[in-house]
Amino acid sequence: MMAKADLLLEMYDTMLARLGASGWWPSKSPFETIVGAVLTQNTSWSNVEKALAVLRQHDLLEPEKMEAVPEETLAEYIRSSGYYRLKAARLKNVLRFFRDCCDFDFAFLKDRFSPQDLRERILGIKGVGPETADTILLYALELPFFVVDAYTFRIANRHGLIPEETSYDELQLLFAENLPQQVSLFNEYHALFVRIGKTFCLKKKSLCENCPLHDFL
DNA sequence: TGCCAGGCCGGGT
DNA sequence: ACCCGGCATGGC
Repeated sequence: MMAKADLLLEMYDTMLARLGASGWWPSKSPFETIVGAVLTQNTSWSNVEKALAVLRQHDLLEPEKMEAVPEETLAEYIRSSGYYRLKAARLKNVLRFFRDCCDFDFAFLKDRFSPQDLRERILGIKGVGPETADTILLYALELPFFVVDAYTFRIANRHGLIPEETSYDELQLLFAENLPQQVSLFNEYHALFVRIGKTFCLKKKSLCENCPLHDFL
């Protein structure tokens, strides 16, 4: 049996060869990445894009400006992304956190806190769980935290890497322990998993035969 | 039409 | 420590 590190790198190479580089996260600024991370919770990206477009029309993709908008108004703007009242409250929580700890100076955060400390603090925001936190850390703050999502779990499970009952932290540890700790690698790896998942594993059922990862089964 | 999408929280066992 | 209902829109 192949070492896990070799298997993970080979899966990566296979996906990259088939799909090409992703250029993620699809946003123009760290703050927009953070907003997108919250809005895409259990929601298709196409619905999130509509909400981001409305926010952009109202010039709210800057933290100081979004901060000034009432929560109910914000909720209406992001309606298309679903769970919109909930997510408006979550965005307000996120804004309050970053206002309080760095006045929206995201670069300053990395000097002030260790990576693990920062992760714990972000996880303390109500409405931000492990996936959203790691998305913020990796794609907005450029720290090497591997993002685990539903696709990551399904793919890893069906390729015999992990049992059903594996937790988020355990699966994240699998990648952390078996890959070089590079932001660029973690970035592209997660992006490829999502794109593979969308394209080839559309339903929860099984991987289709055209999936580039099929040979790893 | 019903199921699904790049989760998370709070209450109940 | 799990398990589950709630949260909501838009696409296929």
